[in-house]
Amino acid sequence: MTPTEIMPGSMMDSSFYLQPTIDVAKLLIGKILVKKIDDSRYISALIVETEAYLDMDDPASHSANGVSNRNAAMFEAGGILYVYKIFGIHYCINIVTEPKNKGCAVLIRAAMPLDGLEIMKANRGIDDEKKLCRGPGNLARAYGFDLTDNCSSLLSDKLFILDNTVLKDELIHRSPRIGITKGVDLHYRFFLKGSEYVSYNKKHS
DNA sequence: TACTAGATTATCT
DNA sequence: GATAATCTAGTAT
Repeated sequence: MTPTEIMPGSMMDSSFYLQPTIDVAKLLIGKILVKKIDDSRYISALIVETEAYLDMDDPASHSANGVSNRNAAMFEAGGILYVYKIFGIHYCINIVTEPKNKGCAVLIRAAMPLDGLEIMKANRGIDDEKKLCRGPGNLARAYGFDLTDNCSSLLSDKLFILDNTVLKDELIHRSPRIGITKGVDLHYRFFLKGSEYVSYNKKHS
């Protein structure tokens, strides 16, 4: 099964992204992020780890202090990409959710590569499949995302999310978010239990 | 296996 | 001028 074979009718539409952010973060586990490179090549990977960042009431969210140049994409209507650079080195990929002016997004933290392995390996400079998209910075590099992809639509034929199978609830676990200093008591991280492709795999979670 | 340090820059105060 | 939703390599255990 490749994305091009299951593409018809299974691409997520705008209503999916307008749902509550935490719901979207959970529903994204098991879905496939597809980026088209050219007419015959594309990158795809099964999402195994996400984090929800909510509106002004979430102290860890970039939107906590209102609109700025950096986070403007978060305040657009759901269904676009919010890309930012962290520590001057890595890019992080978010999917904007909920209606316009809410300021919510879901961080894509890790995925299991399905197609375009050669492209990802070249982008990352490594060969280990399990590490290609493990961690938000690595995932962005494997896909070749950068600041020019900020605000890109997920409803285009070049970039979209495919529905896959519905995962059983017990396979999706949640935990505190990683790498933040505020809002650590909120369990807004979702991941596929036992997956070798999830970041922070210190034995188990 | 576990912890620490260093890289490096856009963005916001 | 300080900070940051990270990653990797290196050293210690």
